[in-house]
Amino acid sequence: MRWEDLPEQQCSMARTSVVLGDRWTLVILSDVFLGVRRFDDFQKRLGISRTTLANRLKLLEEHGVLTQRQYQDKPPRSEYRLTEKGMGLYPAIIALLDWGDEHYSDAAGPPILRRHKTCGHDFHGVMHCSECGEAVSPRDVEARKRPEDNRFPEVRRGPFTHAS
Amino acid sequence: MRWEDLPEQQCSMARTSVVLGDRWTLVILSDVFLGVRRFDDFQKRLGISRTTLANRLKLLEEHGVLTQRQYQDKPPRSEYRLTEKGMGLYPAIIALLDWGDEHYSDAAGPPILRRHKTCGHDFHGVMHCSECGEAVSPRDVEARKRPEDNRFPEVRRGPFTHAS
DNA sequence: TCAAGTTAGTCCAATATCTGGACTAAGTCG
DNA sequence: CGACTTAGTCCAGATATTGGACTAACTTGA
Repeated sequence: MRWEDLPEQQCSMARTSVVLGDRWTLVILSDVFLGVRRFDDFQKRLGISRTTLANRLKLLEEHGVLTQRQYQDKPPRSEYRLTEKGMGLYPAIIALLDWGDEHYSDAAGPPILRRHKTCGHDFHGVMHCSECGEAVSPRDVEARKRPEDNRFPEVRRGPFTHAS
Repeated sequence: MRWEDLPEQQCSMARTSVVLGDRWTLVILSDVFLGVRRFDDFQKRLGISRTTLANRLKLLEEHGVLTQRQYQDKPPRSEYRLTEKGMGLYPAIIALLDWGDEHYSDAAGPPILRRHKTCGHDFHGVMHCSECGEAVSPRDVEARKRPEDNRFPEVRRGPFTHAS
């Protein structure tokens, strides 16, 4: 299957991956959430090639995650900002950063700390259930296909368990 | 900068992206969390090329996200399971799936529903602060570099705001 | 006033990666 | 015995990514 055919799949991760599942997109986005907005700043911070950066930013704009807005007229210069849809990716970004912090920090700890201004503490994210408010563990979740939908091949085995 | 040099960056997203920032890895992982474990099942469900699938699974194994375990002797056949480190990615997977559900569902709603067995309801994830327990919004978070660490170029502008 | 920035890109040729399809290997099934 | 299953590998062609040079339209400093 071609990469471009993925969005036709009946699967939210396939559709999400078309936007984010790319070598640079997650790093770019995590910089956006740190306040980076300009082409050259992304390029200097990430060391990404200019061609690829331009392509990535265009893709994110086409998918409504970023918008370009002009910040000066002469010469026209614009910067990239998150849309509301883009802001919706914050939980995912936090979850990925936390995972990186946990598994790839050196002795001095995570390179960047995040403080929850509301309570004043450095924190990490905990995923809770929207319905009962409790923290969610993968073992407490049961996935099922939407009724009357049979487009996906069956999975042969039961719910996952992890390797012991 | 080469892709392989990314992990040397002083940034958790860079390190995380080396494992996950790939066209197929997120989709593979989301299948793993649905209980898919075998090479041919991944291949049939995703339509990914066998070469790329083998490479991705090897990468995930090398990074300690999956382990291979033999489930029969003759002929030797093994399956892929999540390690504890891999299980740690569940919040990120949930966040990404929820985002896909929200922005790319068709009229019939999300293709796959997730039920929280503890409370019995279909749910989506809400990211909470580990310290005060409240839900976290991007506007309530302040990022700062770890003290005595100055390896990253400065960001010129203040904390982000989104496009109005 | 003129050379040296600044900023957001584009263009290019070399390299790296991904693709589908055929193939291997070691069995089991009928 | 021939067909099937399962987990890969191998290949050559198509696609994507790379760094570096380049453009265009200004602003800044000497």
